[in-house]
Amino acid sequence: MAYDPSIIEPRWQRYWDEHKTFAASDDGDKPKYYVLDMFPYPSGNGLHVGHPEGYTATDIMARYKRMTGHNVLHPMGWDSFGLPAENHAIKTGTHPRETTLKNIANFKRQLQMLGFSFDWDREVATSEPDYYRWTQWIFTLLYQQGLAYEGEMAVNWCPALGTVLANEEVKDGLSEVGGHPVVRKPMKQWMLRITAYAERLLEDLDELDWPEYIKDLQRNWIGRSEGAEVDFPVQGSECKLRIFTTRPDTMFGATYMVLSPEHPWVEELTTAEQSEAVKAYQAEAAAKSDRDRQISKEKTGVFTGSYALNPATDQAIPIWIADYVMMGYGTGAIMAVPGQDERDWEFAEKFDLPILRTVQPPADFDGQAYTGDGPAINSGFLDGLHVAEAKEKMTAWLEEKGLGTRKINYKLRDWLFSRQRYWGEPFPLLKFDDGSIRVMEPDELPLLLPEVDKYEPAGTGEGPLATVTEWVEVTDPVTGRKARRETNTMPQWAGSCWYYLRFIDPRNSERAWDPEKEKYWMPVDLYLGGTEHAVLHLLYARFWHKVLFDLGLVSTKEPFKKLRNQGMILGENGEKMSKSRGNVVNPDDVIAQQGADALRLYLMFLGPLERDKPWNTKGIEGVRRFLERTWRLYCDEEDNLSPQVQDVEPDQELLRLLHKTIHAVTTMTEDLRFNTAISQMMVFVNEATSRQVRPRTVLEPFVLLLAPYAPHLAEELWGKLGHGETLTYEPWPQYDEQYLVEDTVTVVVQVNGKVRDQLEVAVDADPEQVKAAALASTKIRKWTDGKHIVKTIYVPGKLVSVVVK
RNA sequence: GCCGGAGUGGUGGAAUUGGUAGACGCGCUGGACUCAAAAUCCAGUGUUCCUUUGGAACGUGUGGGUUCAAGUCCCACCUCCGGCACCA
Repeated sequence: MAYDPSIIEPRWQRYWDEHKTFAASDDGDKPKYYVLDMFPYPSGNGLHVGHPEGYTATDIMARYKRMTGHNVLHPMGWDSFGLPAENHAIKTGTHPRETTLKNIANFKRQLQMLGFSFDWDREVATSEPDYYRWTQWIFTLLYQQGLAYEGEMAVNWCPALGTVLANEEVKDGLSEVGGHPVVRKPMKQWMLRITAYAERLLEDLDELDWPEYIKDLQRNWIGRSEGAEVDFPVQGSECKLRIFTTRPDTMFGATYMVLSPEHPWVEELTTAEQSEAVKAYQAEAAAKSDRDRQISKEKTGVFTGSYALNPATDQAIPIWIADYVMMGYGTGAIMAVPGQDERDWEFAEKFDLPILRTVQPPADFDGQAYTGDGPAINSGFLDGLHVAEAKEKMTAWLEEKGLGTRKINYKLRDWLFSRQRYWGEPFPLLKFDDGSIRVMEPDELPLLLPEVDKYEPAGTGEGPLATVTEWVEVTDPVTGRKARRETNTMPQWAGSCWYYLRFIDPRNSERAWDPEKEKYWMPVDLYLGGTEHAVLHLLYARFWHKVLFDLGLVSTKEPFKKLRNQGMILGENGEKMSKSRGNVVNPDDVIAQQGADALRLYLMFLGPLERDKPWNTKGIEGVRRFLERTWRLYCDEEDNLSPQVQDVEPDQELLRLLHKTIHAVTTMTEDLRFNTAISQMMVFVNEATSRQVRPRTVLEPFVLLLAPYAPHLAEELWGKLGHGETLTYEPWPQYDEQYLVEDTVTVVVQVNGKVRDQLEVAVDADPEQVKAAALASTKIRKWTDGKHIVKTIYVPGKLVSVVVK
């Protein structure tokens, strides 16, 4: 016999399960540690080997922290509302809940096979009424705060999916899911006022221990810019056209204005002669999909026939409409400054509009619009000032004259929060005939999803719920008035906005979570997941959390203190794993062949956690060999503790190696550098294996080091060493500094930067003596003889560098 | 175009304060064990060159620079990946 994971792994999994080894207690005097994975959508395909990468990393942390005396919360659940189950329902008529529960069972089975130390008593699924009842409750809070509103606006409509999408769900004018074209369509939809939190969402990023690039993505997405809003009087009218600009200093160069084709004043400003052209242009712009709009950057536009007065120059300037100005940003209108703006230059050239430079470009500048710094010219009282001062002076002037104000704008838009779907949270509200709305009280929740006959969208831009008349048209039991329910449902992101709070108190039927427990467990100490959620889930969740914070319902400003992203596991050919490429590796197969410990260890050994890494079947065999070698280090042929394991004093060298290994594994585990921690353990096992006698005092601590990484094997060996219980709560081994410093070190000797010799010296040797010894070496003499020694440098314990001429 | 990140042997990757580049694993080569194979163990393995024990030169995407010393710092550039993209 030998190491056989197929026997020991299920055995320990059963043990952990039966003993509830990983159940987290909500009290106690231990410091807490909350380590969380981004919970998965339970798809019908089951796990692929990419999933367990992140889960293994968090599991190592969870197990490590338990051994360092922490009370660890390590939960798992299901983001179980979502499109695939609904699409399956449309095709087969199977209720999405049925599909979802089946998939959850499969996911859970696979996760349990990997030996993850989740506290399964805290499992939640966002699609269960016990859970979404509270999602609905949070929505009512948002509504009461004025942060949820129904608005008629041009939304991202995806005809293929039959639903609207949030800005965050649209990439390059195509739906992120499925890659279908998206068009702008005016519709009445529920929106969440995330923009009210733009500044705080931006500001509070600074204090988070998150990867810098994720913070940058969010900063870009929020897109803060400082500038001014200025009113331009329209000639022959009382109207004042408000524009936003980040360059008030260039106002003397504003030679025309542009409105977005969707701007509400277009009709009013259009003269009779221009009416036809303007209408045609508006129709054309409306028909374009977002993708078309992005592909052709060729400037188009039409003159409205009206003029505005430039407040700086008092000159009349023409008002145009063009689709390079977006209705959704700023005021949907701009002052065009072709001299200092590339887009405006391009437009001005094409339509033969005047161009005036108001910033002096450098002498060697041969471009068109000049966007850099320089002294103001042609700008009246600003002349000679550089951009920053000119901006300041102009803004002050505008404010003084009552023509404009300082203004900060954000690219971030309000969050489109409704979907024309069945499989999502129903909105907990009633709409009365007079247009008023009543959100439901907590004791009326959950508002259950009704059963439907068909899961297809109604086709009219309404969701499937619209067809369930008896559910939609009700009499409000509270007021007795006739009312209609909202037929849209919430997007998938709703449930994941607060699940980390429910894990704290998952079975509470009185409230969403207990405030005391929340104070104890929050914030999440380590949050791990894929980069794909950088601006969606992570921004939405931060938003909800801040609202809950303002309501005094949570105790921290931010939910996730430390965030890390795992990379992708690529196929063996280096391409993204997918069915169509035929390079998918199924964890079930890998576990059957190599065991869960080998899979876990291999996923971690492959390379740095955050990088993309290709799968290699030979590679996992190497890790498996390491586990077998470890087994043989402890066990004899009969699988008993090897007689070579003895109660003897270890030699100094082995003791040093042990402490070096404890040190390395400890610091590398803390830093999530699991690949190098594993290679240090390999070094240890290789060296220890070469010993005929294996001191128990060295082998025991090593099992504990291995435990977070290969928990089944470690538990088994721990038992063989004579311990009766799980090692889950054994104290983590401590290293002793005295074994980390060597008595003697190898010092290299360089001559002009090239290594020429090596020297064994005492660690605390006198620098002058080391230098002298280096210079005396025959190998060194060969390079220095006949040369002038300019200087000799000694870096203690590292090297001697001799400089000769 | 703008903002990030990366580029190291045949290969995945080490080297986290500038100090022996290539730890550990895979692959490959040779050997031991075996009737044989598998498994396991041992040795070797950056490239080129020299007559060997042993040396030498070159070598971390490219070209410069700083330094006694550069994968690491500075300047310019190339390639790949991710994000944003007419955001005024």
